[in-house]
Amino acid sequence: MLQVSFIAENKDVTLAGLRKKNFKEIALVDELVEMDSERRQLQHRLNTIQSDANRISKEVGKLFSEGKKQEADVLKQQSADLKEQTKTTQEELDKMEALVREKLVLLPNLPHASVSDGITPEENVKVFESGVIPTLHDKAVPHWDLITQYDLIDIELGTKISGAGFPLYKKRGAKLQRALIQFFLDEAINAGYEEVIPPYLVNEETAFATGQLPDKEGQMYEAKLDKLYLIPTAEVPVTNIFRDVILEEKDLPAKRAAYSPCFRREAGSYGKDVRGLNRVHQFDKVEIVQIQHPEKSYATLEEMVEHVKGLLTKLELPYRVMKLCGGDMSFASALTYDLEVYSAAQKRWLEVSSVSNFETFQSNRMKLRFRDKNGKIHLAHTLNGSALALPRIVAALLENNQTPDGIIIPEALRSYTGFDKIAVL
RNA sequence: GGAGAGGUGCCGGAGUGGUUAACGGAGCAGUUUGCUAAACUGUCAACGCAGAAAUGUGUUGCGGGGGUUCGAAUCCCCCUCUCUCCGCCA
Repeated sequence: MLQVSFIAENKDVTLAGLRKKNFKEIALVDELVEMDSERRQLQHRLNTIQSDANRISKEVGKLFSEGKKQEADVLKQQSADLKEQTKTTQEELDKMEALVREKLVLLPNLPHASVSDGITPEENVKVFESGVIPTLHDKAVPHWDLITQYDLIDIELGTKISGAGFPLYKKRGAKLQRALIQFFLDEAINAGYEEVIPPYLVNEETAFATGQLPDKEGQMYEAKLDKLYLIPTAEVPVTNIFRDVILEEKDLPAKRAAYSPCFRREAGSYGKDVRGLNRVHQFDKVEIVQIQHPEKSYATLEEMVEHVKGLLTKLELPYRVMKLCGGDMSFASALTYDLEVYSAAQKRWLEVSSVSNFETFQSNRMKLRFRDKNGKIHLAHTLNGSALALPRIVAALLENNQTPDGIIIPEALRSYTGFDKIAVL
């Protein structure tokens, strides 16, 4: 959520930013500034009335204790009148505050100055590429064939139990999941992140704070009876650890890592995108989150991208880093890097991680602040990244490492899997 | 799910209708100091108003929301969470 005071003082910057984000309802900006000024006037009026009412009430008390009942009764009437005014002014103020907020939450975050114009994913900018794209043997097949051939994942069985997009992992396929999760967590902990296991269902307030509501309401599964949402990413509960918290500056950055399953409705997806593990409703992910000082958050963003790059290098996967253009970034993000691995049998790049700086967009919603050396309070910056999401990593590992007599497990993972190759049993 | 007891600031904790959320402790900042300790002073937040700023000042907040009253932490209603006991249960 943007801050009205910022919008009012930096209207041109705001408008330019919103355009870059491909946001259409530009008129909201002027409306908001206008409404907020009205809000402040109402607040001022209310304060004045309340101040008078308080003063009179105190006098009434004093007069009563002195036994001057008649004088007190006169003042009582005055106070009662003011009370009536308080009520109506308070109602107006509440209405205006709600209206400001209602409009304000519709505005997406402003992009960082370095973010390029553009609307579609094709306009994202490649900033780094690493690794060798493997040459596969003649009989090489995509991962959806490999998972059946080696009996690793049963798509049909998952469909029977839940529906499309809920894979059932089996035997070495299941072990591989656990190995990857363990590997990612160990790497995160070694990088100074504190591990947490958060709740997987969250309430409305939590979903709102990180920006899932109201923007992505249809993307989350809901437990309607209890008004809870299944988390689409651990980002949601983990960042909310710090909701309504004032950190000390010395406690920054706060670093947390969490494994969690993620649940996404993925309404509107179809075709080759959903084949096999490319897009599923339930998947596993290790997420890293940092709360950082505004002056250091972009250095931290780079550090987080480096961390994810390190994971991909250790897994020996060819990958590239894309800096998203304004129009392709999420609602809440100020700058996002996507990391994509090359899936050799499908011959396409698959997004496996998204690392973002949200600046104060989330922290303003959740009142996540820090106190500086002078005791002043400021909004902190929030960042998060996948490190990593499993399904597409598995897809790429299987496809890229397939040989005529089995699938080779990368060196870094072998101590976790306990096997160095997946061969037909 | 049923019954009872509770929810006050960073923590402990007083406060059952009348200006100030007493008191104690922690942390932080400042003063003092050769250094440390001690002592002293200050220190909750949100939103207004004035000011270039430092700062000053007003309002609100005692789990959340309503109500009674000139005046509510205090009285009434609803909700919620925690604890204890019972029931059910991995």
